[in-house]
Amino acid sequence: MLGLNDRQSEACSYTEGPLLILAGAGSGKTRVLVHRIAYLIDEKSVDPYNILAITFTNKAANEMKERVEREIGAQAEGVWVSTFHSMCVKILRRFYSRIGGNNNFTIYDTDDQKAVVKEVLKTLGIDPKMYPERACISFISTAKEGYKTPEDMDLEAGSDYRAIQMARVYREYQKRMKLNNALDFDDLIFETLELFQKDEEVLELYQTRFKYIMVDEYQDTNNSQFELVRLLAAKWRNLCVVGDDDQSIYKFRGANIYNILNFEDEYSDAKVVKLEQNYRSTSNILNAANAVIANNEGRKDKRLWTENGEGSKINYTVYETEYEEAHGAVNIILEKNIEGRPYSDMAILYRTNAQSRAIEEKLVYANIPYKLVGGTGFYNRKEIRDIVAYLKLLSNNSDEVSFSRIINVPKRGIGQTSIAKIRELSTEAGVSMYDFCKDEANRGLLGRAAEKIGGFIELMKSLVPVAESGDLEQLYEDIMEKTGYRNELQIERTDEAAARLDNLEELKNKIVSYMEEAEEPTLMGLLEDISLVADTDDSAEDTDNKVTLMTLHSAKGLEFPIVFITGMEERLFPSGMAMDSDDPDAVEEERRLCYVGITRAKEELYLSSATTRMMHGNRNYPLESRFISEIPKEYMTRTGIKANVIKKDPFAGPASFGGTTPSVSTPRYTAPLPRTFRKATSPMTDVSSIEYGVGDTVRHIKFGKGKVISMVKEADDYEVTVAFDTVGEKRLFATLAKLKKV
DNA sequence: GAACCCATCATTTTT
DNA sequence: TGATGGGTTC
Repeated sequence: MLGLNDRQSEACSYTEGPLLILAGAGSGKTRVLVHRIAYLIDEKSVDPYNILAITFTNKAANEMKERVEREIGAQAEGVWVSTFHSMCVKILRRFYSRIGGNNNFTIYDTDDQKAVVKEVLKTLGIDPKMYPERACISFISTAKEGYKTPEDMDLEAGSDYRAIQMARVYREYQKRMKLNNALDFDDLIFETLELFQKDEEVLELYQTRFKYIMVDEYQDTNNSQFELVRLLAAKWRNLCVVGDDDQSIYKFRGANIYNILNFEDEYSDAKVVKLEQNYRSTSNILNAANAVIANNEGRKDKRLWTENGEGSKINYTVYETEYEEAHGAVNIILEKNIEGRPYSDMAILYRTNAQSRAIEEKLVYANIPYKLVGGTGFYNRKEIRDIVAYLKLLSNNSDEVSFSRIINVPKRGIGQTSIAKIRELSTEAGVSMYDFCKDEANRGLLGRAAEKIGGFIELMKSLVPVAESGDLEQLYEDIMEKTGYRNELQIERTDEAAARLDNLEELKNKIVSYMEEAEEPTLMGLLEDISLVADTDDSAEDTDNKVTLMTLHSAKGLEFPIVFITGMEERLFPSGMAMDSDDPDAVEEERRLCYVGITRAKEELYLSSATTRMMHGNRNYPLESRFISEIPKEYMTRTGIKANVIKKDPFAGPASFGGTTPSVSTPRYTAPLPRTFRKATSPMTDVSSIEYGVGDTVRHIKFGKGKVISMVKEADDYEVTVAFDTVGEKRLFATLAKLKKV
């Protein structure tokens, strides 16, 4: 086959029956997948409609789509190329109702999940200190990744009290999700699996359709995804999985490396093709990577080789501190840039996000533009989440997380108490919070807040026709205007408010471009895009002349001519957590991460460590990483402690490199903003109406009944000390505590 | 309702 | 060190 090596050709043309392609780093994996699809269509006359290609990320899916299209033109449209999650959404939107679901579900992300878990813990009376939300979410996620129901988890728990409690949380969580008509990311896979298990007709439909199935990054699949693929492929058994066990670095996310290691057991007639020729790196780099990964046990036997030249040796430098280390990298970057290397040829990788700080500081100081990958995404900004919550509530009235989020945003004088009451009463009535509030008679039960809630309902009602019209840009504008959200930010006149407005403008841009690009734009579709297609780095930014900073995890799948891996220290890399783990595979996974890091480099690789580093506010004196000692001397030069003084940037000022002005780059969405709005303080309420005195028994909304011990006059308030029956003595302020005489 | 204070806690992350 | 969340104080 044209332009392919023998192994690659073989992988493309072996189309019938199960096939495992073990694709080493830089071995042209995507190329093979793309050619394989083209081969099926052009040579084997397979209808594109019968081909399914599954990836993990949207980026990978888009790249594959584009390349297939370039190869075979318009026919490519028929091929279903999608991420696991988008594929499942598509299926569930069509058939979820057949197993009692609602096709109109909303997708919840981790933050939404957190809100749900919070409520769950409250209703179950479980102490979040003992069972932190994070832990609960991760428990639930692990269960679903293993295709286990709350009942399964309860059985599995045996007499383990903690596990029993967790299973309870899981059960209640699922109940709430159902009430909210929401599915989390894991549910998307889980429920599709349920659908296939329970509805043979639907399964049969997809099985029949997908005669040829390809799964990328197979080493990252979890058990549910494995099962999903197994079911889909069961009819024709033309399943081609591509992956590299040596690049399995997502165990913490449920990935099961045995899915790829045991593929041949599951499919005994599987053909295995190994792609071992590397087209990316110099042999020094490749040999070093091979040497490191060879220390792992239980991996598929393979060894990457290359026809590329030896290249320069890997450079390992020990610095005194993390700042020296950053200096060192920055100096090299400056030198390389002067030699003519664009900044975009260089990347600095690290194990933990916290390490970026020192590096960023030095880059800023040296006036080097950089791009920080990862961190808090666009859709996690408070203002974005607020507006999106309006959209979500309009799309799904049952979404109580969104309802609770925005009922008092911007401020409408509807407090926690009212919200809690709505939640309670609506649950009793068996309707959603929003539907409950829609009924004027119901609002009457809510006392003082009734009118304000009525206002909110009227507001939402006025948005419904706009939402139904399908003009999402108008809908966005109406939300911004009618809620007063824009106005609130505008009158604030702070930099922070301006940044928020900028971000909202960016959201509008996303909405507009969605309207333009989507085949059939709908509100639901937009929300899907927002949830499923995390803000991928804009292409404009990619091409900019900037140094890339990111974690080793984020670097998977990428390549750069010059790579820096910083923090080569025990307990940092490998991480302390991995080292302390009972699971011997934990350190092996770190080693795989190291392998991934090394193999990102095409021409030059710089490793570094510091003899002392601040971690969690403590000064540590870490040992050099074991991975350093695993690299044979012949491929690496070692430099001892070297004090680094940052060189003066000869181009500081208006001068420029290669046509572009080096400007200090900050991440697009700038520094973290406080989560709350600043606003004028509220006016004091009337004190004269206090109806109780010392010795009286009073009731507090939260603390219950208690006896007034003392009342001290303050400026324009009383400080009341109350001995409560349950929580003991509390000092409260009369205007705020709203104590009621009993 | 919101500013502030203190305790706590801390990989990796896409969907 | 630093971000974050809950509780306290007006």
